[in-house]
Parts: sequence; C-alpha cells; structure tokens
Amino acid sequence: MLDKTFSPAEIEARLYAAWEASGAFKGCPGAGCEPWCVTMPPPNVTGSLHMGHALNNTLQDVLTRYRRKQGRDALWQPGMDHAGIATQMVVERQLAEKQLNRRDMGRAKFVETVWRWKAESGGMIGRQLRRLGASADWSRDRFTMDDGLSAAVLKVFVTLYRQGLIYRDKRLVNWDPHFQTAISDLEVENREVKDGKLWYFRYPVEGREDTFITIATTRPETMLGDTAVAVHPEDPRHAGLIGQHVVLPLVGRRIPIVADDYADPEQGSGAVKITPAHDFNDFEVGKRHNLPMINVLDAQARINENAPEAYRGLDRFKARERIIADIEALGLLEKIEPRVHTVPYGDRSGVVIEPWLTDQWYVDAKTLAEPAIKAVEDGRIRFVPKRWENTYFEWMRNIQPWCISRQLWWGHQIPAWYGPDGHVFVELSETEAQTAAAKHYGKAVALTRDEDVLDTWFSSGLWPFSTLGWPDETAELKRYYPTSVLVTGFDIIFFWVARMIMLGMHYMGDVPFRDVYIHALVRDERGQKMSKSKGNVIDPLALMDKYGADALRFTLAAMEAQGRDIKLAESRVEGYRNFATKLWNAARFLEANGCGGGASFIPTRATTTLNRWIVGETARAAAKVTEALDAYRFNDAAGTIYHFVWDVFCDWYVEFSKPALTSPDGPEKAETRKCASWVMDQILGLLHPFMPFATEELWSRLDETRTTQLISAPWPAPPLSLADEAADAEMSWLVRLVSEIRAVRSEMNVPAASKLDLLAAGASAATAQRLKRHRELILRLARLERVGPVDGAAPRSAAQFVLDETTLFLPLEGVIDLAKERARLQKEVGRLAGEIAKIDGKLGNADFIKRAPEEIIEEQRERRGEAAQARSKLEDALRRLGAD
RNA sequence: GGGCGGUUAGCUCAGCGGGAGAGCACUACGUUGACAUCGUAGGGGUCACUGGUUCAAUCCCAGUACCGCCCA
Repeated sequence: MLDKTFSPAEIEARLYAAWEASGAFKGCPGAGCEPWCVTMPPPNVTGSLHMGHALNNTLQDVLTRYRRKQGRDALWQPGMDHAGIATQMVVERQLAEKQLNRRDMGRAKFVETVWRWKAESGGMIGRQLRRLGASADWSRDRFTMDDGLSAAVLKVFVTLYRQGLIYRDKRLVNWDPHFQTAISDLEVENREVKDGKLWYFRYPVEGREDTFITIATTRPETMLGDTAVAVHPEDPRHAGLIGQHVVLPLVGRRIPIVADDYADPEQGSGAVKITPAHDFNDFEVGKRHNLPMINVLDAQARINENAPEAYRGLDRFKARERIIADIEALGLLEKIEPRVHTVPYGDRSGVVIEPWLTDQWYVDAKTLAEPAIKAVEDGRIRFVPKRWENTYFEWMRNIQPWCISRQLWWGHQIPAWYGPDGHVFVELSETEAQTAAAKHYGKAVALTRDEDVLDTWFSSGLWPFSTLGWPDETAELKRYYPTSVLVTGFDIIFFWVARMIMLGMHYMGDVPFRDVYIHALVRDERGQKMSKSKGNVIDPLALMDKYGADALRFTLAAMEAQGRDIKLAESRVEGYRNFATKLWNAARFLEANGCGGGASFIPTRATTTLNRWIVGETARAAAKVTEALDAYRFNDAAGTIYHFVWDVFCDWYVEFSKPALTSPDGPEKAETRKCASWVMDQILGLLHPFMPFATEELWSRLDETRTTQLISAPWPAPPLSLADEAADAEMSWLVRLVSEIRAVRSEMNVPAASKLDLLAAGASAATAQRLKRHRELILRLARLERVGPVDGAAPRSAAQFVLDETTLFLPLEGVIDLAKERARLQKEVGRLAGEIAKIDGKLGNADFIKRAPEEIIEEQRERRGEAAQARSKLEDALRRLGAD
C-alpha cells in the first residue's frame, strides 16, 4: 500500500542508482533507432550547483528523457571544463593557507597539485546533477584537460597556426594585474563609477610663453606615457596649434599636437591626451599618426622604468595621487570635475583592468566567423527564441581578434617553441619542434617552450566534437555530429556558442548543433539577479531537500516560458510538491481499487461513455505535451500535463469512476479498472521527463510485474482518433450539471450536509436518458437525495437554473430566501442580456456579415441562440417566483 | 548613443486578431472511504498611454511614458 504522501528523500537515490546500473542513460547505438544528442554546457570543475545549472540541466534532462522514451538513441554527453583562472585561484588560495605559493614550488609541481585537488574535491557538481536526476551518460564523462580533449586542442592550435589563422601579435590586451594574465573582453565587467573625477591639466605649448593646451583625463597616471595631444581638425579653438608641440609636464618629453576626429570637441576642453600603450582608442590614434607607444606600467600595474624616476615602483593609484599633487604644485591643474564613467574590472579578480601592451597569441576570428554567420543566416542553425540571432549576428559581424593566450599554469600549454633567435616552431610535440628547428638552423639547438596556456574557451569551443572523440574518427562522432540541440543561457552566446559554431564549421565542415535553445536567468522573486553579495541566493540543493528534486524540476520547467526571466518564489516549488502529492494520492486511490498497470487495456475498445471520454482526453493531452516539447515550449508542456492530471483526471474522472469501481464485480467495473490504470500509465509517461522520480516509483509500485523501467518505456502516443464526440458532449454536460448545482447550493447557502432533490422540466429525451444513466453520479457529486422529472406543476420555493433546453429545480422548502433567489436570477438574466446585446451589435453590422468568415458568424449566431434560450427560461423562472 | 525585451487580477506570470486565464494570496463553507501538501464555491482586471490598420485589437503597426538587460 502506498503511503499517504510521497517522500522523495526515500526513493531518489535508490531510483537514480537503479537507472544508472541498468544502463538506461546510455543511448542505443547500433540499434535501429535514430540518434539524438545534446552536449551539456560544461560546468567549471570548481563549480557547485546553483539555480542556473538547475534550470539548464532540468531542461536538457526533460528533452533527453523525452527523446529516449520516443525510442531515439538519445545521448546526453556530460563533462566539465578546467576553468583556468578559477581553478588556479582556488588551488593558490589553498597553498597560501599552508604558506606556500606556486612560484616557489615550480610549474610541474603546481600542476600536479591542481590535479590532486581535482581528484579530491573537484567535480562536486557532477554528484549534484545526479541528485537533480540528470540522465546524462556518465560513462562518457569528459574533462577539457583529459588526454583526448587535450590532443584535440593541440591539433586545432597547430593546424590553425599553419593556416595562418593563429598568429602572434603585440597589441593592447585587457590585463588583470591581480592574476597577471591577459583576459578576454568578455571577462571584463564594465562598472559605472558614480564618484569618478575628470582632471584638467594644462600642457605648455613649446616655444610659446603662457600658451597652454588643456587636456582632460579620468586617468592622470597614464600621462607619463603620453605621446601626443589630439584635437579635432575642425575645432577652431585649437586650429593654430596643430603641428605644434607641447612639453609633457613632469616628464619633459616633447610630444606633437595632432589633428584627429577622435578628439570630441564637445568633451572637456576638446583636446585629449594620447597614450597609445594604455588605452584602446589611443592605440588606434597612435597607429594613425605613427606615434611611439610608451608602456609605463609593469605586470602588477606599478610605474615602470620608462617613467621618471620619482614615480617608479609606485602602484598606479598612488602614482595618480602623486601626479595630481605635482601637477597642482606646478600650477598646471586647471580644475577637477565630478564625472560618472565606466571602469573595467576583472570579473574574477575584481580589480581594475589595465589595457596593456604585450605579445599574445590571437585567432583570426573574423575569418572563422564568416561561415559561422552564414550557418545561422541560412537556417542550418536555428536559435530558439529566434531573436537571439540578432545578438549573435551583432557580435559576430563586429568580431575582434580573439586573444587566446593566458599567463597561467593551469591549462593547455601552447605548443610553440622558440629558438635562440626567437624563431617560433609550432608543432604537436617537443620532438617535432626539435626536428623542425634542426632543419631550420641546420643543427640541433636548445628550444624554450612558450610558457602561456590557452584560454579555457578555446578548448570548450571544441566541445561538440572533441567530446565525441575528435580528432579520431570515432563511430560516435559519425553518429551524433551534428548534435541535435544545445541548451544554454544567453550570457554565453559570445563566450561559447559562437566559438563552437566557428570551430565546428572549420573542423567538421558542418554545424555543431541544429537548434540552440536559449533560456533566461533565474532571479529571485523580486526580479533581482541572485548573488552571494546580495544574499538572495536560493540554493537548489536546499529546495530539493525540502520539496524533492521532482518539485524543483517541475517548477523550473513550468516557469520556463520562452525568453523570459524566471522569478522564482519558494511558494511555486511548494505548489508543485503538492502536485506530486496529488498524483501520488490519485495513484493510491487506483491501487486501493484494484487497478494496476494498464498494459492490458485497449483504448479503442472502451465501451462506457466515461471511459471513452477519458481516453480521448488523454490522447488530446498527450498530443499537446508532445507538440509543446517538440517546440521547446516547456511551460506549455508542463502546464498541459498539470492541468490534465489535476483538473481532468483527479477532479472528474476519478470521481466519475467511483460508482463503477465500488460496485459489485462486472464488466463495467473491470473495464473501468483497466481504463483508469491505462490513463495513469499515460500520465506517468508524459510526466516522467519532468518528475522522473515520483513517476518511476509509481510505475513500479502500481504494477510490480513490469519488466521495463518507466525511463525506458515508450512515450505515450495514443491517437487523437480516440476522441469520441458523443462521449465528450455527454461528459461535459455532466460536468456542467454538477458544477451548476454546486454553485447554486453555495450561493443559496445550502449546508453541505443537506441533501436536496433535483427536478427537471422540459428535458429532451436525450437529457432524460442522461439524467437516468448518471443518476448515481449526480446524486453523489451534487449531494442530492433524488433526481427526477417535475411531476405536474413546477415546484414552489425552489432555486432554479437552466442547462441547455432543460430547466432544473432544487426545491428548498422553507429554506429558500425568495428575494435572494430572485436577485440571483436577475443577475444572470442581466449577464445574458449583455452578451446578447454585444452579439447583436456584431450581427447587425453589415460589414461584419460581409467580411467576417462564415464560421465566425455562425458561431456568433449559435452563441446568441443559446444565450437567448437561457434568458427566456430564466425569465420564466423569475415569473414563477414572482407569482408567489 | 545603438540594440533587445517588458508593462495583463494583490503578487509571480501565461495567452494573443473574434466569448479575459493559471499558480500563489484572499473570502465563505467543508474531517463526503485517494488526497486538509485537500475539496467546493466565490471576489478581484477601462490587458501602461495615444494614435493607426481592420467588419473586429489585450493581441498587428507607429509613437509616448516607465522598467530591465546587452553592446559602445
């Protein structure tokens, strides 16, 4: 016997282990089934499950379980990435606790330490995803630093280099002075600084007494590296100064005044200092005017030896103070204005990022982007929702060279070796580099390997094919590539999606996935982004502890409307936990009434109206869920099954089935038992992708003889031809009748316990039949004593209502408040009159009759007819009351 | 500054050219043999504003206001 409530904690771990042990998470390659594949966006090896992961993986699991049940060879390929900076940060922090640092221990030992850390405490998220019920094929788990994936990275680097698509260049990069590495544009967070300042410095013009040009800057310390002052070519204020020079204060360098459109006459004084080595815009100006680039900062953002001695070794912010003070002492500080401006911060380190001039490795992203753009333009890749294509195009069409080198130790070390004269050899291995060098120099030479590692996204960009075995030509690669869909958040369209498309097109000659489903962010219930610092983080693990994994999953799926953020309130999770309990209790009811598995029921052979009706309803619900899942409309799919279970199956079918199920044995009882079991099986199947645990448990508990787990059982696909119009009409009539009686009872304040009679007048033969056929149900559900036709005159002192052609009376001898009943009927008449007037307005409009489609006009006429009939019967009822 | 999205019941959100919906919250009644993690009934909305298209607009178009997010 099932317990009274569903206890997720008791069954989740057991069922998950059973699924995994049975091999259910593996696809069925080789068999006749069509492949279907999704690759998991690799979480960081340092990561732990947050709400974003929970959403992302719930959606993937819903799709995977759905496709698997449809008989597809469904592979959900899991894995993790090595998260260069984040991981190095974690391990360095641990070392620091032991008074150690990586530089002292050396590279090899440090990397070894990271691997040890990974073995001991990395990958926690994998266990948490299992807790969520993720049915990924863990036997194929991959890690970006694994041998196979590392081989893929090497091959890509070397071949892109040989194709001229990877090159080394000296450019400005976003330099993180804390980690002392380059980071990508995308890892820079631009924060608005409200209390920023704009300093106005006067630079003396060479050879002209008392002539100054005023520049304004938010970064005074960079003036040590100024190599020009720019003014707009058409700015009359500075026209005479173009081509002249200024003498840079504090430094004494003679630098030119150049004309360049970049100088905005509206900003500050209209003149702008140019520091090509420390500002991206200035870098471009510098190139246009052939200016020297003077780097005045070291790797830790301290003033270096290219600056006057007084400032060397000063931290950038200290240097700023000193420079301002010194400029002021020279009388060259014109003014200081408050200024709101944006300042770049490293998203991991939280320190201000410096544009810094270094040698780095770059990918020619522009060339790779072309086929990647085209693949989306011509629909070989489809974004869902479609509008994210704009974001993708916008970025891809303005793509910049991709800086892929990082000054870290944890990651794929760049396969480049330098000869004594700096000549570079890019090869798959040191041996090959040696060979190439020997050939180049005509003798063996000592080589030094490039110390840098590759951006983590360089390896995750290969994910859809590297995880399937590339560069080997594996059977999996052939079978699953291109993958079917990618499910991810919009925040990594640039980081990841774009890169997978570029590299997939280049190496596989085909798209990495057909569809990209982009979901939104999970926010707190007030719409705030969850963050540790705000303290509004909802922990998915805590929610699962409290309500079960099924409830969390169902909540996330039900709230996943395309293109909208999810504002998660705990009450929603609670509500869907209640839904699981509801289902559980419906199953308990079936169990108690001799139902079991529904395999022996043939829905086309249902004979009773009740069973013919529910079979059709089930088919409709199944079709809707299927259609919604095919279109990635998770909320519609979840909503449909929720509504079917609660509002159709539990509220009506279960109630309607009670007389049959509790009657003495007979064919109707037997059929209803089987039918109810069958419907429950369909429900469990349809709900399984959303609530895998509760459904799997009920599946086995309701019929212990089953040999197939629900996870592997076929997706319910009862044909829509099961719908029976006559049965639908009859059952919906019954629902309306019962609902009407309940409403009248409630409005007339009839105590729940008192049983009334129901008398019908003007009933058609069909209605009379229905009243007779469903007598027992009507008595039970509407709490009546007796149902029958009006015998003789209409009863006095009765509440009345109209259902189609029939007027129904609920005699309330001595109980009825006539004034109240009159008011109730009048209100209803008024409502109908309003509706009739509205329809008459339409039908009286010649244009409507002329232009509206025939079926719309017909529908309006029908509705008017029905309303008019009801109104006239209610008016009769009112007259009867009035006669008293 | 450019782009995208949003504005529907107290709250969170679906819907979308022809009868305004859900969950939660709220009110009243209820221990009827699946379920009080429940049942029954109910209250509550000029669908942001202004124009336009249309026989018909919450829905399509344009503009306005406000709120988010992304990019510069």
